[in-house]
Amino acid sequence: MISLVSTTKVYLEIIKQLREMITDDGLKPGDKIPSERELSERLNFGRSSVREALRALEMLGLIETRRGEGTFIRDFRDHRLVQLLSTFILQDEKAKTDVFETVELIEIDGLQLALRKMKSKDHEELLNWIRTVDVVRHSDFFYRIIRYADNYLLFRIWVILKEYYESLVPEPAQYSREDYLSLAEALAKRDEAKTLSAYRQLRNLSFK
Amino acid sequence: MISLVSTTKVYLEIIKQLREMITDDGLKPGDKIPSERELSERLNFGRSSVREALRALEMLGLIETRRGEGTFIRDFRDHRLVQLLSTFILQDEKAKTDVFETVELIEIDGLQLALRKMKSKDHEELLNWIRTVDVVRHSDFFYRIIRYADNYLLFRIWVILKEYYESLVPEPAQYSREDYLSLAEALAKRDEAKTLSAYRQLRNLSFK
DNA sequence: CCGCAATGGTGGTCAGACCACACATGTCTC
DNA sequence: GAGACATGTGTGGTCTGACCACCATTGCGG
Repeated sequence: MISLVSTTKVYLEIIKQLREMITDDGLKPGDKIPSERELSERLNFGRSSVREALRALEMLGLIETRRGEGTFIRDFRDHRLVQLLSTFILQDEKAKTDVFETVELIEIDGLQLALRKMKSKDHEELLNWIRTVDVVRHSDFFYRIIRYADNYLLFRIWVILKEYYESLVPEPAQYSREDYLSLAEALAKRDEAKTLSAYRQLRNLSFK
Repeated sequence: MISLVSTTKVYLEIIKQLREMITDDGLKPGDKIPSERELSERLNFGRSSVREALRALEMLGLIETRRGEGTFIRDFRDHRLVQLLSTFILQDEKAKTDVFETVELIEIDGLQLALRKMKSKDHEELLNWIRTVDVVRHSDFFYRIIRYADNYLLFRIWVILKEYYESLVPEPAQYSREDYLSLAEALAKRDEAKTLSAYRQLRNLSFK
């Protein structure tokens, strides 16, 4: 007897077809996708299976459902993903040190990229921001840095790790305006050694 | 009239209670959680709602369901992280260059950590492996490096990026045994500059 | 023209049914 | 007695149909 049952779970199959449907129809963030009942009919799966697929996508922040209106594609560039995870991960002590360590590595990576990619206009902008802003928040600073680094993937990774990080420490990191200023100046000079040492001073890193 | 309907969606409420249940009972990765039917009864929600909650958690990689057996807590350190995000992002040409760039950064990060953390025993083992193995596959080599770096989170990120990387290039990266050997030797000498230059030569990187 | 009730479409939830699978148990055969 | 087989039970997997809650639109009456 021929197996009519695909080995993959139905809800994953639905997600797959839904994705094809989205690309085929050229749907973009904000657009509405077909209703649950219509998907159920078009794809030949039960509505409950369709809903399971939608819940999975919703949890990932890829879609948004509004009762009485419909289901919409979200701008997945700002999905959360980790908020949930962080509450789970807290227990493992080793995981924490991994998070700290990795955040610092990624930030250094961002600095390295920024070092190569920042234009003088960017440097002016950054310095100006540091000088005029009320208080230099660490996450705001690196938000800018990694933007300048012009690598969206690295940016995403950093944001995710940052969320972990902030869920692990009681209060957000806070260093002095002077530290950020010297960091930004080292960047403007395109001086790698100075940049790294400025970062280390900021973080009070002991290693090399 | 008193609103009996919680404003939050039921499946989120179920996730919340499930989480409490897990911490209260001290369940750990690998442990089995109550069956769908039991959860449905204990929490007073329909089974389909329970299933929607489980699908959401499964999509995040927090649980694993096995037909006929039950639902189990996963080692959340294996969670997807960037996985889904990138499958959507891949279409973008800019995203590809981001992947390449980021993989290289992460590999350098791994090297830096390994530089600080590897024991002499590790160095022996690595050198021996390079000398005796049939062919030095790039992913195998860095698999080891990032293991030595002893940062599970970084390791997970690397594995994910590597998968994308390999899905973007026709054939896996392949460099000469000598290149890996000089890289390993530089590591053994704990010489940072030599290590980085060896990596750059391997990758034929133009930048500093 | 405005305001409002009716209507239809949408997601949200539930109950029940049946299937597919894994495992433990019991039973039969040799 | 030991091994092979059958069976039962519990589990996740899926579908159906029903009903509720909410939203937007329509169209009617003022």
